[in-house]
Amino acid sequence: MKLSTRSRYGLLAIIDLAINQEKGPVPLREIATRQNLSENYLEHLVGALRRAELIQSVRGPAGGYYLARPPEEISLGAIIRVLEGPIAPVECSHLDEEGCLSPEDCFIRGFWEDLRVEVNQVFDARTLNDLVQKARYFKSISGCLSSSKGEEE
Amino acid sequence: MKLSTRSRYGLLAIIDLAINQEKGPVPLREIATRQNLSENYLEHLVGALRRAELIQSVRGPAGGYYLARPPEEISLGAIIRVLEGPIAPVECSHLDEEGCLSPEDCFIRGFWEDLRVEVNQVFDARTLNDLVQKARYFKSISGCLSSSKGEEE
DNA sequence: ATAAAACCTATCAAAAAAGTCGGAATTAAA
DNA sequence: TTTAATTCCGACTTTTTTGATAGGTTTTAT
Repeated sequence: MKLSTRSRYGLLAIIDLAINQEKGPVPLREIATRQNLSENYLEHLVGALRRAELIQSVRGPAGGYYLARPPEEISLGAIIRVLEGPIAPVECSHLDEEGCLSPEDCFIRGFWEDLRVEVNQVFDARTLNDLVQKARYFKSISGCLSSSKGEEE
Repeated sequence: MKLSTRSRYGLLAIIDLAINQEKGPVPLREIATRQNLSENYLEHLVGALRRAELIQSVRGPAGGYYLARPPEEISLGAIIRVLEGPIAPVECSHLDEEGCLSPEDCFIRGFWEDLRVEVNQVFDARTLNDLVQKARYFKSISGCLSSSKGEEE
């Protein structure tokens, strides 16, 4: 029931993006350098965020990424679901009929479904903007989330 | 952000236990047979539940397992945390100072901590008794959760 | 004694996650 | 119109976690 590094890295990246996009699209290289993450690996995560239309890209020189919507319209839940897959306690609760022999007779299905909804609400109640606000409060968004020593400067 | 089969199997086992313990300690063999799970594998899960003092055991012939407390005093959260590890979005939110270079300067720490608390509340708001009540409503607790075809009857 | 059970630990296999790599497509600018 | 900066794609490898098995040891009612 933990989030993987995909979420940690991906979230770091999108926060970095939100903070640095004022001067135009932010190249992945810069994000990777600032956050001390593997650019190659970030590529996959950012690709997923783009396909989910949370961010957009500009190709070619001076290209990079930017948010597809203002940060207050991007929920934490939306980001995490992209990076981590559906937030679901057990698989069957987000499946349709298949994979469950008799949905109506499965006493546990509704139970999980309720749980899933509530957990998602917890995540959806927060937005990227909340994170950006907190991040601005500090000099650097390195630290707990990244593995860097955060001592640049 | 999914639960593993540890949770599914372990939960099945403890529900089975809650339902069948009236006639004395329930041997693992019976649970494994009823739920169509590997007895060897269940051993590990049940061992963890015992060490966490959610269930207790009687050794020797006619031995088996029984709940350490009434089912309404065993929260879903407690069970899941035993089987799955702490319900935590990122590792640092349940660690002490170590692993986090500067807790006070880590802008994201409090954020995750709040999230963790809320997610745990969702799980802790449900008890084993809720599950048992639902299960009694049906003939068998096989079905979605187990991989058996649930056609024994 | 015997046998039924919990209990323990090592090992293995399979799956998922994490990370790397080489190159193709795009495009601004020299 | 070449160059170089960038996104984009997909195959691959490595590492970690999960799921599962197996053999042996206690414990204890009968």
